[in-house]
Amino acid sequence: MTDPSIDYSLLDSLVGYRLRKAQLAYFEDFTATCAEEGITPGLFGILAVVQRNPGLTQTAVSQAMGTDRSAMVAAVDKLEKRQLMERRPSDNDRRSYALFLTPEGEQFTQRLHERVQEHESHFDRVMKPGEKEWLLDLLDRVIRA
Amino acid sequence: MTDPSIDYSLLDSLVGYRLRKAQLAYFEDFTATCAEEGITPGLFGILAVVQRNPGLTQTAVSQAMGTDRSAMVAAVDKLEKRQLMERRPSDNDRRSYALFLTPEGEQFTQRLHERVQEHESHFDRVMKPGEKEWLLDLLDRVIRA
DNA sequence: TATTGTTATACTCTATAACTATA
DNA sequence: TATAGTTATAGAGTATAACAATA
Repeated sequence: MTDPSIDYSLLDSLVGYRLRKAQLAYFEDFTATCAEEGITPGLFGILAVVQRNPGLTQTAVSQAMGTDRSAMVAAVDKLEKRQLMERRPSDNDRRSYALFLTPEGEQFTQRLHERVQEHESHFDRVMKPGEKEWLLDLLDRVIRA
Repeated sequence: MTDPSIDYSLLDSLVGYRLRKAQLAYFEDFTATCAEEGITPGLFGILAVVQRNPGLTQTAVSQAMGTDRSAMVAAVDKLEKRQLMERRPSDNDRRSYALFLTPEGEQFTQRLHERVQEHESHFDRVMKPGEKEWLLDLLDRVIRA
């Protein structure tokens, strides 16, 4: 992945940059697995949030994903076209839609989630027992810092 | 940063996604610090590689950064225009340039590096003694996996 | 023939601003 | 007035293909 004859020491001294490299290594696998199912990591993120939080509005999901609500339109269009998600008119507010997974979307999301986890287990080999839980906990503290 | 009333558990069960969130948290700081100096993380990466590996060709740097060589043209143009880097004709191959930092570029890179490290130390507060070294080592193993 | 730097081009992701229909 | 979804648009970032000069 990286040229061993090149000195990266200045970048590697920054936690942020090494974190980025590790994330890219993970996402290479993740993106490939998603691509085999004809989807992107971004769309999977939306599926995953709606799966656990059915009925959210588009704006609520965009806030959860950290993107602008304008970006949700094309994303939900794609997921609807693939019949994985559907917009239902909101009961109490005729401006907004409530988002739900279709039965097919539920199945799709669950299967892809399992496949991604299988691919991720490749990285378990470089971790000692207990290290993964430690990593997840530390990353969580970093995120909330 | 994230809505506490929303269930992210499906995404959080994936190391790759939590790694991405943590990386974004780090990079928010990193990008802001770079922006104050009128630069981007991408351009800083190029400066950092050339600083430690003076004389590399554009193609070699693009490979080190994991981008296409065509993307280097505009990047080096910007750095040359700011007089932080210079293209020198290669001795043995008249097709290529050798890249070097100017004295100003050396100073700039060193100062920005120090500033980024200072900002990163904000995250040290969430780590117990020794945890940072362990994290850097684990990330390194992940990158090489 | 292959490679370096370059240009033109396109595609994705994301953000902003303005519009409409509701609230 | 403010907000939800939408549209148009623009800016990064990155990739591909083709070209001239050189190897």
